[in-house]
Amino acid sequence: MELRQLRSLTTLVEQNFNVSRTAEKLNLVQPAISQHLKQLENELGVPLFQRHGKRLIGLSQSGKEVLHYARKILSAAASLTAIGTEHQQQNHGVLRIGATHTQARYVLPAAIHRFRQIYPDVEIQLHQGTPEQLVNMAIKDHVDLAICTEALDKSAELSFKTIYHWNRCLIAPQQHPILQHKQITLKQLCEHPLITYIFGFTGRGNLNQTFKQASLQPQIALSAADTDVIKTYVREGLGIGIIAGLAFNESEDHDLQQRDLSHLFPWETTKIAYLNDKYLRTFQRRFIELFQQETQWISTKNSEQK
Amino acid sequence: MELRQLRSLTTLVEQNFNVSRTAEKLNLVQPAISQHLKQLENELGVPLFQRHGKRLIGLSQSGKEVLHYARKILSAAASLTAIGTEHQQQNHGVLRIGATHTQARYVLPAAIHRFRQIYPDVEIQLHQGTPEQLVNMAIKDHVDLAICTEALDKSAELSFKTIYHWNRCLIAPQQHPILQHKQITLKQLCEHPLITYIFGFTGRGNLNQTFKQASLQPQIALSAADTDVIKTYVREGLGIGIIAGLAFNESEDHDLQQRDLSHLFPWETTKIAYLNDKYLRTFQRRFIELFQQETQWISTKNSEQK
DNA sequence: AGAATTTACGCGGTCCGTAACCATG
DNA sequence: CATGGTTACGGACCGCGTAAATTCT
Repeated sequence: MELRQLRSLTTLVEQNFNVSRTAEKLNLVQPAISQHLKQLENELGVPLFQRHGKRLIGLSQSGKEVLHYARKILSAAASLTAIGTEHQQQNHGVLRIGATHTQARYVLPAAIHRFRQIYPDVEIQLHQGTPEQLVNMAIKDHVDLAICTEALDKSAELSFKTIYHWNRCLIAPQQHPILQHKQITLKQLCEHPLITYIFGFTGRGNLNQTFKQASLQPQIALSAADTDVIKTYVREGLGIGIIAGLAFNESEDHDLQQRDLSHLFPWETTKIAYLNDKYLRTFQRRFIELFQQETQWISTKNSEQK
Repeated sequence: MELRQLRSLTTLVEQNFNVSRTAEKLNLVQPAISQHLKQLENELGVPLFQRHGKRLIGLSQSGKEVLHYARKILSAAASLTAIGTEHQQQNHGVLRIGATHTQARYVLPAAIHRFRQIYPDVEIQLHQGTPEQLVNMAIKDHVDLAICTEALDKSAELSFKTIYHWNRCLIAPQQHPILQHKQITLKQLCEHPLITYIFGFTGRGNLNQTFKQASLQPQIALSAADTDVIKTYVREGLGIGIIAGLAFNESEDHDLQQRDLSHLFPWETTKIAYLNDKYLRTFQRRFIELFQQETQWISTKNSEQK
């Protein structure tokens, strides 16, 4: 059994069982990959693939099991090389962060700013995507750290660290009638067209849940993937917005009014995820610490009633 | 990076940094191993060893980290080949069990008997040792499953399944004065010389703890690693014995009397341990199930007051 | 002096690339 | 017929074994 055979297997799966593209990706030629796969199958003595003639179209049952361990092996191998570069170039390398728009725009800047001061030679890559995509990026090791609230606990292949807790606030144009109330209720929210996150994003699941449990039917006028889009439509008068409290920015959003909603909805926990047993370089661990420090204000903001 | 390099590293450590013996163990010649290690060091760019001239005497700090991941890789690689043999020889193979004497003598027989009926072609190896040795066997993958009560939770590299709960009983020769009492107390136990397990074995830790908390000083006349030795000396009149309740056998031990002591000491939990993420073949998983079934009587025996 | 490790060198195996040959849709 | 995969073959590389040189106890 050779590492390159396993590498061929895993990239083959990532390339949807297209052997030619797998070869390209690995800087090899087609026959080499075919040979790897054949050797692996022979040595293990198990058919790994579902075939249609010569074409590979999927994994067999044992193929899936094999893939699981192959991923483990390659991930650990990557950790080994990481230990190497860690020693050769202490404060030098790449930090690949996966985050949603809201994280990248409202939460990460402070931590990244401090991080850059400490590690000016680390290249920071900010990969954006839906929470589901982020989980996949982390599992496939396309990012080192994935930050988000939803969907992260689904995978047993990831480890987590808790970063901060947050809740929602309401935003509305100046002098909107709903702003007359000090303490807003769920029922009042249902009297106006709402603008909030689409499902799968930023706590939308628990938001739906809360209305459902109260047997209330909110009018969702529009749902969007990120806070800036929501704000835009709130400004245009399409409705009132429900966004993450941390995404309201006093100085930028002086044309909007906000009201805390943490008495209505459950608190959400934002975590940082990375592949199980992944070797984290010093600056990666350091980033997690910084991120926790720089987001403490979120957990404490408006959270007296927590 | 090549698997054989990692294999050389891990066996080198197991062979106390003796390169020649490592070579023998791997059916290679010395220079081959030296080359593996040098290549690994060069590729990672990290010194892996502490050296005294040409001799290797230990791992460097990063060497330890590297070893950790190397073990992971090789363990996963072993799982891969196990998937292979599982498919080629379904009910055929080796089941390596690590157990203490007491387990092997009093608990395992029933499960092993049933197992043999179902899988006559599986070779069963019973490796005995102290709990600490068993943990090491499991971690180094010298046994597939390790059974014992103590020391198992120490290692984060092992996974556990709970099998049964047990407590102690007193054994004494016929007509020993202590047998007059129906419900024996700690204080009464201290009035006689005791014979029980040595430290590290079969719940000896919690036994000591219990006397200490009661500020009592038992007279331990003799302590032994296994139950049969204890019984022997009890028969000779050296003192009264405290053994695991499951190790009293009505038919064999008719010359001894027993009294339940589960009201005095904490219940112990016996678990089965295996290397994290180890691929368990069908018959291995099946053995765990059988073992749980065949030991249910222990958890319920005398446990009405539990 | 003997045990253990490194260096030097050559053979054999094998990995991959080229090229020609099949299969699928 | 075009895209994708297998078979066939040769060159380059490299891993391992033998043997001599070196270093540690």
